[in-house]
Amino acid sequence: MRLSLSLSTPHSSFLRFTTLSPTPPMASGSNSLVWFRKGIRIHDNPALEYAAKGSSYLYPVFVIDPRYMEPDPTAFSPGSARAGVNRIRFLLESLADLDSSLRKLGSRLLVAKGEPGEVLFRCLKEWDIKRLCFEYDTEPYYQALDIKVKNYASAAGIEVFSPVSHTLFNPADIIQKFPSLSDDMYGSFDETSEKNSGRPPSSYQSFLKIAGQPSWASSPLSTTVSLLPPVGIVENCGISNVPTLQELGYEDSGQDELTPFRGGESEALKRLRGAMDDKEWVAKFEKPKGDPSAFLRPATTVLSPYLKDVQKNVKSHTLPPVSLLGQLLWRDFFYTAAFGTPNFDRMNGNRICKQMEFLRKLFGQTSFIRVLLHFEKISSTNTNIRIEELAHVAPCDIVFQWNKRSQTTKITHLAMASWDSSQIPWNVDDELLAAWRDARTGFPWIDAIMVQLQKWGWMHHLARHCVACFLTRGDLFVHWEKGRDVFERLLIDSDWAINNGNWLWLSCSSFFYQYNRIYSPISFGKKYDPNGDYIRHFLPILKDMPKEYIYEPWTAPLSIQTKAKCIIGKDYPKPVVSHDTASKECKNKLAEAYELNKTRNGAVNEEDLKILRRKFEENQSQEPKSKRLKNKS
DNA sequence: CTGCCGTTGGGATA
DNA sequence: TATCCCAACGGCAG
Repeated sequence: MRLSLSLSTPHSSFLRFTTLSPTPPMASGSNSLVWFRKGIRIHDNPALEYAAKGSSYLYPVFVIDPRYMEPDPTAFSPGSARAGVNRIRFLLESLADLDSSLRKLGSRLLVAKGEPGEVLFRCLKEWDIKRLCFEYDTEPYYQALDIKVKNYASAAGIEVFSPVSHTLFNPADIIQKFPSLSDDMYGSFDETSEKNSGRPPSSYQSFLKIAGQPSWASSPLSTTVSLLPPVGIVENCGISNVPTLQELGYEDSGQDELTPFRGGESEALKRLRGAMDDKEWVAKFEKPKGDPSAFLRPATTVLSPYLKDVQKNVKSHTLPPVSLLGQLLWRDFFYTAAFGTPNFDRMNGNRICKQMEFLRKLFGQTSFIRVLLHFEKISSTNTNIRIEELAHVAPCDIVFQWNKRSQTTKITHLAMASWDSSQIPWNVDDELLAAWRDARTGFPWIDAIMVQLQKWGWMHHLARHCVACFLTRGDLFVHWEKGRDVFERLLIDSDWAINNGNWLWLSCSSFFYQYNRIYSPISFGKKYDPNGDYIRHFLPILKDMPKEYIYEPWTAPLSIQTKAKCIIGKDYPKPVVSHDTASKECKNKLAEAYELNKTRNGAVNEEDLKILRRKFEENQSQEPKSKRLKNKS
């Protein structure tokens, strides 16, 4: 049984589910359009099924949206402004596969190009469409777009069917069920919505409690369409076949190693069946135990119906959160959080995200600029000023610390006095970001993962954790939004809700807060792959480095470096930071930011401020000096 | 308010 | 490989 959305209410987030009537009324001779977006598949696709039912002509459409697909030569890697070429290739392969599946059913895929709303309006009109079907989408971009489309359709008297079929649950449903604690504390979720007291669960456990057993666990497998109505006459809408990369204006990148993953439903089903046949593997699956350096382990794309049977038939299986079923529920967890959180993909205006900006507004770049000068008091009137390290100059307030015993004054903090409030709070160092992005941090484990991302568009989950932690709270303290953008562009399995959710998680901005647990860019990979085979594969420049040094090649004696034909600082970069000192700095910064977030929305009074300052001064004066190793060869 | 727990930390020890 | 300690967060149940 499938669920359909009633479209009578304007508040899409809280639409009620209604059961689909088995034989929908349909005037004979009417045309339907099914609009493909995320779910590029023919199986388990209620929008397609409904569109096919009783229609004399069916138009299956995919719109190539310039927002995602327009070539952008100024981007840091080949592709459009938002999507790398791997992602675009993957999408085109998926479309080609869909087209081939549709053709087997007597139909074909119609590819149009342009702003999706405008394209659709034209098609609906030109082809005299009476019924429009597309999968419901919770992403803000589609939420806004779909409202426009639905409004147009209802004004034109077109029936719209937009089922929730991308997730196991309807996120709005979960949010409604979740008890609201105190609306005053958090503000209402959406002011335009009348009865909207619910907020998404903030922990996985509380999510599970609400979600319970997914309904599909007891429902039969979805039927597959065996024949589709023909495509009618296609005119005036710029329809083409599925284009190639070249036809879209992308040049042959000439990359030496392409992603081994092919796009398309057929490939996904093949991979799924292969995995599901191994019942032992499914039952014993434990997420954290995977080996992030085992790069030939396939990424499994999972469709729910197949999982169900295996889950039932094997007695001792693992449980959520680490089980395979648990992974699907995690997906829904992030979808729910993303749907129920305004500005989920930003720090500013995101109520579940730690606001590091208060740190900056009050203290400036405390950790990175501190101990610039030494003041030595010679007499009551004269002072010696010695510059020790001058990293940055900006208009600032100076915080002194007087040491009685040594009779010296030390500058411990520089608080930006004229700091722009729109300034982003995390590090805005583009050089550090570029080093991370372009795989030249000098940490082979990190760089190898980033090369795999560039080439394959996929890395192991824990490998993603390592590089995300390293970029943000672990070492470089670069804003998680910057890393999010890079992942979104390069990952072929990139997904708005899950990607943003995980960056919030890994940066300790939301969901997860144990900021002292930092992945070591040296020892974490070593634990799984002591020989460094993974590094040797993706960073061939290091292939002859002895395993004793391959995770820390800068510690290798010059003779070893020479023998390995890899001089550090010349053939491969020195580390951009010292992990030991940088990670301590990061912990301090997080501690400060958390402390400031505790006080009501950053409304700190002057007394609190003094206490906090003293606290951090004591804490930081014991810490080692900030170190940014220069990486000039 | 307290104590327990949290999909995946590091390091030492046995 | 398993267990303990480190240090010490927020969410949640009692």
